[in-house]
Amino acid sequence: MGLKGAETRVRMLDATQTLIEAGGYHAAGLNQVIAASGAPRGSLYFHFPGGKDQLVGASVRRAGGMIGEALEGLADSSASVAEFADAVLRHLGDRLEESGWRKGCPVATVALEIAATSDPLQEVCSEVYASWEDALRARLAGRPDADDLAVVILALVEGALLLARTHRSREPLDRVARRIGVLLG
Amino acid sequence: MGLKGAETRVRMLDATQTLIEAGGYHAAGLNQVIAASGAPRGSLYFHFPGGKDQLVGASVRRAGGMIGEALEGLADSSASVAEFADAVLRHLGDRLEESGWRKGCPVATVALEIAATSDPLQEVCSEVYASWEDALRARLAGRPDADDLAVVILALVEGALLLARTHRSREPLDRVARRIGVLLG
DNA sequence: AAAAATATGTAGACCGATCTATTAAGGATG
DNA sequence: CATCCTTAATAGATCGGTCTACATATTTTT
Repeated sequence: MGLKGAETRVRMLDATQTLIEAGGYHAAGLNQVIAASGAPRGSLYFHFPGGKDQLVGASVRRAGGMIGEALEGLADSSASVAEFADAVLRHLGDRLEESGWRKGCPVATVALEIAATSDPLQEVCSEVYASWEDALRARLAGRPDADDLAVVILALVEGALLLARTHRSREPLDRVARRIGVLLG
Repeated sequence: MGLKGAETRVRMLDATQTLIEAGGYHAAGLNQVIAASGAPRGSLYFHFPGGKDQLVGASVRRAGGMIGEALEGLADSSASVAEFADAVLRHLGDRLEESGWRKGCPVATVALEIAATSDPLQEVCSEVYASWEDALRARLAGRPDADDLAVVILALVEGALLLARTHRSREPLDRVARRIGVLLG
């Protein structure tokens, strides 16, 4: 893959990512992806011969990886698990509010939309969540209830993000941040 | 409104509700609503002159009310808050699994899809969530942290539902049920 | 009580817009 | 030359929405 090809590919993934995060699978119309990335229609099918599902799948996977890396970064700069959880919630809250309540979880919307229809995409979403669970579990190593806690923390964060986005307020994130310490003992 | 009119109206709402829950706003195509409800196109715009948004709005509101009632019922037959939370999670897990991982939360998908685009629908979703928070808060009356806890519990349940639906497993719901007692003291 | 008038729904053809996907050809680059 | 990539026209399906004609109740009028 040449330089130019790689660049347009990335531009397409970026555009798709933004559109998906704001409104899910159906909001990421190929026309809009093309318009936002500046590339013509045919190029899309050159880079993603599998069509829209391949594009969305790659996009969700990439977004998942990015968030995962951010998670690791926050974890490394936190002294305790409670501090880490607090940093995550604050980070996600900033991101959400700064984007005008557009950028929540890049996986959730697609996951809920296609859970009943597209098996390949469902699997991608499942894998991304599993990778985040793994990252959390690693940070909880040593605790006897690490397996449960990792899932509970992820559920709490995802739920708070959903509520915050729906209410257009970071209040749910703040409330969760205030109470999550209880869970961690 | 005559009897027959009310019946088709309900059939349309039922069809919309099912489609929305399985795949959100865009999955509830008017053609499918028409096909599933057996009513012709014209009837839809007679009962919902506001078009799709009005139909979806009414559907989400109705679904929210139904879940709210189920919540009250479970609350009344539970001795403690912890027992109540457990019953809710088990009830939602049954519902989700029995439906072939189709019936999760009837609000979440729409909320995430249109949060950035449709103000009226966003408001409907926000109101439904607020009503559930109220119901939970009423059950927590007396506790000093009731306001926080209601939101935290709702976030936990919504997040667990999202993960369960994505993984096609009730494991996340079970894990949350196992740990939610810690939150409640 | 019969007939006329009005509301209440039903029915489906039709419209323009938009969607994903395909195609065939040409330009750039090694 | 050959491979990588771009370009744009186009196809065919589906989308939400509008329209007019028709049937069925419900009232009003006589």
